[in-house]
Amino acid sequence: MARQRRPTIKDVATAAGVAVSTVSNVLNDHPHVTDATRRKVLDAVEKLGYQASRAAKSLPGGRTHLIAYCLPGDEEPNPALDVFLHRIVATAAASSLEMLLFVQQGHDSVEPYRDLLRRGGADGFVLSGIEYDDERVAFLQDRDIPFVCFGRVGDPGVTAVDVDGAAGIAAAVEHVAGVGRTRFAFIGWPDGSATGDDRLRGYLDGVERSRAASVAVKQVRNDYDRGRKLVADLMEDSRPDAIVCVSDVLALGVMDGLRALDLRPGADVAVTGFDDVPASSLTSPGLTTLRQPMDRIGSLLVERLVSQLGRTAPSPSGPVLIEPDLIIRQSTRNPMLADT
Amino acid sequence: MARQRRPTIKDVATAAGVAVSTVSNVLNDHPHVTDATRRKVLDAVEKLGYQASRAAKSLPGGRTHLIAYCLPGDEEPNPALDVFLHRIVATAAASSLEMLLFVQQGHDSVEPYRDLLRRGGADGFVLSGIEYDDERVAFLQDRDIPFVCFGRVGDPGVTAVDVDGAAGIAAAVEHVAGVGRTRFAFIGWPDGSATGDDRLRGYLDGVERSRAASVAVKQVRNDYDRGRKLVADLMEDSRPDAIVCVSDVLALGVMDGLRALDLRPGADVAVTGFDDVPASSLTSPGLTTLRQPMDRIGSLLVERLVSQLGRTAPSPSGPVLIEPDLIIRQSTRNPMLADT
DNA sequence: TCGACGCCTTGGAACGTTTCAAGAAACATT
DNA sequence: AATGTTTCTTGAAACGTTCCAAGGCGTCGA
Repeated sequence: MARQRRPTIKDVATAAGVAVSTVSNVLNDHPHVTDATRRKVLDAVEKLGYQASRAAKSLPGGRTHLIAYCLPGDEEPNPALDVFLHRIVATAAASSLEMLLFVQQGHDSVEPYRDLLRRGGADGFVLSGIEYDDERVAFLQDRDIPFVCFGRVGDPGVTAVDVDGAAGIAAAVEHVAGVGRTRFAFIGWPDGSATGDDRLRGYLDGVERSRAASVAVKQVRNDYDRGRKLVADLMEDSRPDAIVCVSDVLALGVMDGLRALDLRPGADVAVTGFDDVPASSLTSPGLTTLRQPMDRIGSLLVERLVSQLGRTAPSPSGPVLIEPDLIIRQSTRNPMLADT
Repeated sequence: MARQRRPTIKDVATAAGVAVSTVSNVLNDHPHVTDATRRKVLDAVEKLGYQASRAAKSLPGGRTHLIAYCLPGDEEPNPALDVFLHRIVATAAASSLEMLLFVQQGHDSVEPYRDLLRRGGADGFVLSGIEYDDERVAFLQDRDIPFVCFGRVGDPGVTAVDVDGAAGIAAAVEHVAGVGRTRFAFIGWPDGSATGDDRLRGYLDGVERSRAASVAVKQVRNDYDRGRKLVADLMEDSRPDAIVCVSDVLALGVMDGLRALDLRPGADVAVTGFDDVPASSLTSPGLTTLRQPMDRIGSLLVERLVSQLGRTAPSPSGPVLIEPDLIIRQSTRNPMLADT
């Protein structure tokens, strides 16, 4: 029952009748290895069920072959996390990197990183949920540790990928204007969040570009009920025929609020959201929204991190903006066309 | 700009004026260390910002101090993943374990595990999405590698935690019967999934216990549209006044289907789901459903895995069933009471 | 005063890899 | 045939810990 000792590279070498270094060469695809030798070694590996020890592997070079991601606190559910992580891990695997997950335990955003480094670290980090003057960025820069950000960072020397929320919202506004809406309202988050500010900018741009009118801008916490309750006042004060929301959660609340006033979302008032949470397609009318291509973002982030790890040059990075996909559903259908 | 060499235990020893082994003793809380020595060493650690190398640490003992979890393929979105992972990582951290994430790349469910082991392995695994005769279970048992399962496993020697779907659904049925419904229908998944079969069993139990009638059982793929389209026939053929669904996705589809027939979910026909996906609270009427306590499940799994790792006895494990929480919303309100 | 026994500290081997300089073998060129 | 060159293989050091046996130095008892 006792688990027997794992075979080491030495056992493989003995079994294959070659030197330890030769086995290492084969396993790491070094040049100058005969096919015959390679075969002998691989056969032995197969036969013994050899598994390299990660520890021994990283010891000489000081590289852990690990990248790390800190799970955001769970106050806000994040349904897109699975796709994001999946893509990150898959992309990392292509470069023989594995992914370590850690969490923020206390309130200090830097502490988990400090802690992980103390425990043995990782070769690089993927950061998300970046805010203005994010402390983690300075911390990692100080220590000269490679990292990439999902979110906007002021410093152009930092590798960052972000969703072009402004462009997305602007596109949504133009689409809604295109189906005949003219009186727009925006429901956003309070000032001070990088993402929220960006999306508000996009709304204003979009309204201007489509020569429509913005009759109201509200800023509230990201909460279904806030959205729902806000609608009554909004309709009474400003009578918009299109409500553009900074998030799906708010938009879904707004739709519910409209129904409570006996207004039909889509038919009477157009509504848009942002994120394409699952609920947006599991409701009727379906919510027109913007989907962040988390898969593309994930691979892009890791690819850039990997190129930073192959520490040759300081790697010319700079921020990349990715346009979200506009998902058109019935909440912005053309009211002039027949009902479905 | 070049990152400077990290201080090693040797540097600490020199700085503190003691031997390397003494530093190790202090850091690992060995007995027989003077307070004076301990202080000297800790001061040096502090001053140098010493961080132990994970690799060097695991080398002698052969333990990686890592547990691993394989992300399920992303064909089915999994909104609860964030809570689950968060809890797993946090619980593992309490035992100085870190968590490695990997993914299933191809169609073979065992291959990713084999691959991870080859790459350096982990001390233990957390498995989810267990099916009947899961290949991974046999694979890991063969190799005598510690693991725990989220899901039901036939072999009672395997440590497993699962949600008692049957009890959950039965509770939902009884609750619905309690508000005056008598003609039940069940919408489940096709036979052959451990989870689906379990929930169907619970439905039948619940109906029997509440002396209600089951007028129909349908089995379809887990798909919003399936649920929606199925309703017309179901209402025509069997006229249920309560529809119990195996999942929220189907239940949301059913609610939409009812509306299309000008029936009001909650008022005319009660509807229940399973999972408490975010959409269930972001719709109106809110969907009565069962929530899997992912946080409790996560910690339980890891605690048991940890106790297996402290390899003393074969650790008497056995399966644990956790009852899901019944979340009551307006989709099962009492039709006799006044509308809200 | 001497010896035995504790407690604390220490040197050094071991862990399983990578890496690099150097050796051996095969081949090409004269 | 001798020399140079290239291709393939090897031995051994190094990586940063832990762990164990042994050493030093007090203290206590006789």
